[in-house]
Amino acid sequence: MQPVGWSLVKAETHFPYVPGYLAFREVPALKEAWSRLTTKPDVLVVDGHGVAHPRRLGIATHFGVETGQPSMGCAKKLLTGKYNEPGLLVGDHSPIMAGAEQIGYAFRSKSKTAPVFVSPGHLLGMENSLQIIRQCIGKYRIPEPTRLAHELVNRFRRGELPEGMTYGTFTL
DNA sequence: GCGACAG
DNA sequence: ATCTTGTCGC
Repeated sequence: MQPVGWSLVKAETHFPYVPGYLAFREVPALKEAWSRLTTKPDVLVVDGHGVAHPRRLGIATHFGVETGQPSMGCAKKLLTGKYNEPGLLVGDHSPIMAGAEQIGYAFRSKSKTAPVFVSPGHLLGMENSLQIIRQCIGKYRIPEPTRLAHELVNRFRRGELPEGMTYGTFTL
């Protein structure tokens, strides 16, 4: 739970936002930022779905396949599939089903708060995605990796970051 | 034909 | 996602 590096990029979009095709809009910029990231993480948690996608190819899976990077998805809303409401306590979870196939988990990242939806992306499985997101729980609904990344990119967009601070590494 | 629909 | 006004529980 300790940040070790970051990479921020400003890029033009060349594809509209269409549910089910998010990767075609955001992966280009994501890869650009990824290329400038000196210290790659063991697992990338993407803001979106992994295999919990109509064709099992959400942005986390798409990016993972194109880069060979282990990844998983953690989305704020369901895209496809059905699930029963998990328990109300942090850590409670229930499977997201597409017919008889499990494609992810509805996970309670904060007690009495709407769950987040996690699923494997690339090079890791269903249980792995659950174990990993469990270790990313902080004080808020959004798991720390995604929450901290959003906080940083928002400061970047508002021009609140010092010049030459678009990427770097923290020393631990 | 109708509803659902990541960011 | 963005914008905007008000409300709710801890």
